[in-house]
Amino acid sequence: MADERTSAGDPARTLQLLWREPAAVPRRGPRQGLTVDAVVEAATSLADTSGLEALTMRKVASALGVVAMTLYTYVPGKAELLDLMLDAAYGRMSRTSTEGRPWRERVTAVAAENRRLFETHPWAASVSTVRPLLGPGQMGKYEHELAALDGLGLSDVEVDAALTHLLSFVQAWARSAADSVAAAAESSLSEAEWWAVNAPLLDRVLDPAVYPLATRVGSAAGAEHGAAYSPEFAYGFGLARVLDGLAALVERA
Amino acid sequence: MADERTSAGDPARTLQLLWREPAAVPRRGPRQGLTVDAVVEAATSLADTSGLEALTMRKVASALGVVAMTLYTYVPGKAELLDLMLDAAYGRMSRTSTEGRPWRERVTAVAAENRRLFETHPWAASVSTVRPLLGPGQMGKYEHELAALDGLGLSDVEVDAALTHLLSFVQAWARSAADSVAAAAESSLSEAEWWAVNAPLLDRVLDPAVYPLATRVGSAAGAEHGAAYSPEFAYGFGLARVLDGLAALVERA
DNA sequence: CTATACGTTGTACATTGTACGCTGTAAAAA
DNA sequence: TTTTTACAGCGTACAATGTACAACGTATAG
Repeated sequence: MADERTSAGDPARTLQLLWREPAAVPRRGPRQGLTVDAVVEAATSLADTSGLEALTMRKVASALGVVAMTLYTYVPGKAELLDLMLDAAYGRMSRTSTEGRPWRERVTAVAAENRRLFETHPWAASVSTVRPLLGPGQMGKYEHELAALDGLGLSDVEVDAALTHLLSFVQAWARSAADSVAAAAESSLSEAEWWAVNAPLLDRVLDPAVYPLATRVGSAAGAEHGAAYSPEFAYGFGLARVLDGLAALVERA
Repeated sequence: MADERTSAGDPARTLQLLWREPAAVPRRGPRQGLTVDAVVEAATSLADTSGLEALTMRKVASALGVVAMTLYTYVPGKAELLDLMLDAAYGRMSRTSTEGRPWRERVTAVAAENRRLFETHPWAASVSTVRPLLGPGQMGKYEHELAALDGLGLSDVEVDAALTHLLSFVQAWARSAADSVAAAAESSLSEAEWWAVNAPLLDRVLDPAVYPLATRVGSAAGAEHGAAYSPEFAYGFGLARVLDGLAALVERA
């Protein structure tokens, strides 16, 4: 799964689209038969059910009963469409207030909301977002999530870094989880079958004398999870580490 | 940047390739003019200099003075080539022994070695690796890295999870850093120019009354780093959090 | 009623991974 | 030595993708 890049074109245009700025109402010619929202929605539901790699302009268009090029009157290109999809998904996230609750609980809730986002929209995990979108969805999300870290005595810069760290953990987890599902789905071999097929070679090559720790720890972990990687376990373990890591910062403040 | 998936084909064949098993020496016909290593090396240096998205079979072949289809006598396909590139890169990583040093120092060294991998081979950050490669490079890396967490009183399962957590942090950081560089490079607008262009709209739309925390914290972070995201700062902050998170686990053990 | 701006569409192109079949070579079989 | 044959390398081909471009038709402004 390759990361999709977003937003190559005119950034001002993208911002207008994100905030649904009217953008100079056309005074002549035929009316548009669709809306940006309809395009974003169709693209999102296609990506939800078939994954990012199945998201093509032709398929989105076809779901809307038009032809690929028609979409280009609504969005400047595929990259911007991804931006809009992501910001819309952010906007739809649940934002349960945890005001007054202990900070660990608040942070856990933020993580859960983001986990839920990636479970609902697995494609969202592989869209990169270093240059923040600055759309209404993103801003609402950011505002809500900052509240969970407010009042802990951290500086603004620390709060931002802490949130980035937390979100980065959840996103990395989501990518791994999605990959794990994808790998299982496409290989047609079950985990057990795979090991059976490759046991002869591996026995010869994975010498416990050469790799004592690796063979011991690897098989212990494999036995525990029934697979090389268990998303559920990794989430619990990782979130606990993130919370403990933030605790050290909070207690120092 | 879309994640690249790896290894769709026959897994046994891939394993043989990873371990450079002779795979039944051909007894008739012309000798091969290249080697798997040469192909992997050419592909790696292409990806190093031009990025994963520029890595095409035609370009790799051309760098070797052959035609695209020739590569398919050496590797089953592009996915497997990526596997081989990654395992080879793992194999080349420096493995400084930190035996006897305090565990934080050992873990910091592992993180630094991985960071260095992603700086040398930015493409490596976007290759997904949930189903472990089980090649010689990967195994050597795993064995080495487990040693950093050995003897802390953690269970094998905890050690594996802790390492996964650490590596996941470094990889997520590397992806963000790579995206950050890519975004800056391709947008042609500097961070400052971008803000200048979009200030009018943003002033209207990012109302501090609606987003009090977001505007305050966002601009504080932006001012501190001179950008929305600072890879260097994020690495230091994140690694400190990871270490503190692991410390809680270690102290409990 | 005419002219113009603009939504929609068909066609087209460059780029990708890789399937398939041809050609020539070098070792095994005669 | 001659014949056979497996296999390396190559040329061609195809389906899929994002999107540029120009033709077409429509609805409003004059």
